[in-house]
Amino acid sequence: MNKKAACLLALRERILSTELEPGADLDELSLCETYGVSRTPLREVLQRLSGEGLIQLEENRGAKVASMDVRVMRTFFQTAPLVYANISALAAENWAGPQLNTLKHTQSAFAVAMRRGEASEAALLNHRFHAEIGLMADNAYLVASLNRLLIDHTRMSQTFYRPTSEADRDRVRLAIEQHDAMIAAFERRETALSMDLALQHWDLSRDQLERFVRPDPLPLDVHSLEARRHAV
Amino acid sequence: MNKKAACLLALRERILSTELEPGADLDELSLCETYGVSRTPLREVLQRLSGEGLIQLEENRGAKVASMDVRVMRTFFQTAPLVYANISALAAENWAGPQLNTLKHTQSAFAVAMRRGEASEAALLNHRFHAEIGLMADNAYLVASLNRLLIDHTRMSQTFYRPTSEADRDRVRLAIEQHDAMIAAFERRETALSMDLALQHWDLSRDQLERFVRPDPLPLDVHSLEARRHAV
DNA sequence: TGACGACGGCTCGTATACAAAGTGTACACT
DNA sequence: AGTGTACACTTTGTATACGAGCCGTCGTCA
Repeated sequence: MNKKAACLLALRERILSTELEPGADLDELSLCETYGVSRTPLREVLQRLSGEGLIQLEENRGAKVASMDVRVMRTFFQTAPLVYANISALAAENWAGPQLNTLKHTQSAFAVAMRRGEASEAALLNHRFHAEIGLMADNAYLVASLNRLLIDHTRMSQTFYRPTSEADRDRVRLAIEQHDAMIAAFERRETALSMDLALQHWDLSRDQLERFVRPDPLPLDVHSLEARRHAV
Repeated sequence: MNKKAACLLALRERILSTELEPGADLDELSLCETYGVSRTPLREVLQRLSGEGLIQLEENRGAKVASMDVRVMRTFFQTAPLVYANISALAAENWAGPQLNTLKHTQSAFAVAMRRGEASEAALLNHRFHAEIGLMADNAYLVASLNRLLIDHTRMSQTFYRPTSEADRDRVRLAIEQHDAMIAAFERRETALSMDLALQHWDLSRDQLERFVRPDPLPLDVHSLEARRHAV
């Protein structure tokens, strides 16, 4: 039992951190060996992952890590703000019990990981942060969308957590501040503000993701290269 | 293989038609017998159904049909218009190939079933109609929400397809007309209109569902009972 | 030389047998 | 008589063995 749960967790993380790249083939036997379970429970794990949208199962063809082609990216950018904004507003309205403290905990762990430069750890904690907001929203329907979005968001933003320039580092700092602002808004149950902060957070993230999808063109000549260096 | 798929389909339908009631316990062995598969593939089917939100699996406790308590109903009414409206608009924008014809086909099958008074068949075809609109929308993220909504929508609206009064029958006719209008709007790629029609369709459905959740109070005396008869 | 077909290896799918966990009942002890 | 414990039974979880379906390669025939 325990081994099966561990296997599920581990595979989820490996997929989200793109250690297992989108489209990669998964071999049942080698996974069995890795996690010390037999094929029956492993296959059940794969079914679960498939249900969560992390992998795709094909009849008699085994499992592949869910791909991220350009067509789904379009719908990603189209859909994310709608869902994030509404989830955030609902979270402010509906959070209960210890959820807010859990969120604060995740946030500080995230900030620590970021400061230490533990990139994939930071990405996973950011994922968890937003997944926890989903739980706070207490809306099983929208959460289904949110979780799908978060899968691709986390995978795309892997580079985000390896800032290379000072401007990148500023963006990361801003992201952390925005998380704090969201927590404060939730605490005061400020629905409208929570929605607005989610949209601001999305704007930042979108810029970053677009930079990833469509990186800056290579410098045309030495002059522009110099200019870029100073700009940074 | 075929038997497994048949089992999946059959269980889906039985849950959606509330033949298997929300909260009902599912026994692996009797299901195995019913569908002539052994436990291994059956358990994989259960995992799938769990992933789709149709059943809930508990560790060492077996499977239950997903419940429909009053708390999720609240979020249902809160969320449905947002998702339905956006899915409808996206469907108008993005449908491709033979999808519209498939939809027309489902719609006529639905109308036929309705006319013949085949209630649960009608409910399932209505489900399929809206699921197909989901596919047309071509947005994996929102479709995740849509499918969750449709599960509960279909289960709640079982009574809807057994109209008892003339007013009920009018509502059913209107629903069918709205479907036709939606098809026409999709065909012309009228995004805004499609969204509006979805909202109208939702309004009708919501009235019906509220009638189900909160039925008219029983008549207080013989007089008011008479009055009701004439009103119908 | 190219194309078609058969064979072999490999991976996936299913069944069955066994182990573990949970549940209910009966009996004994307080 | 009530409570607690132990045992048996039911149900779930796991491993393994076997059968089925792909895929690639090698050989043969045109």
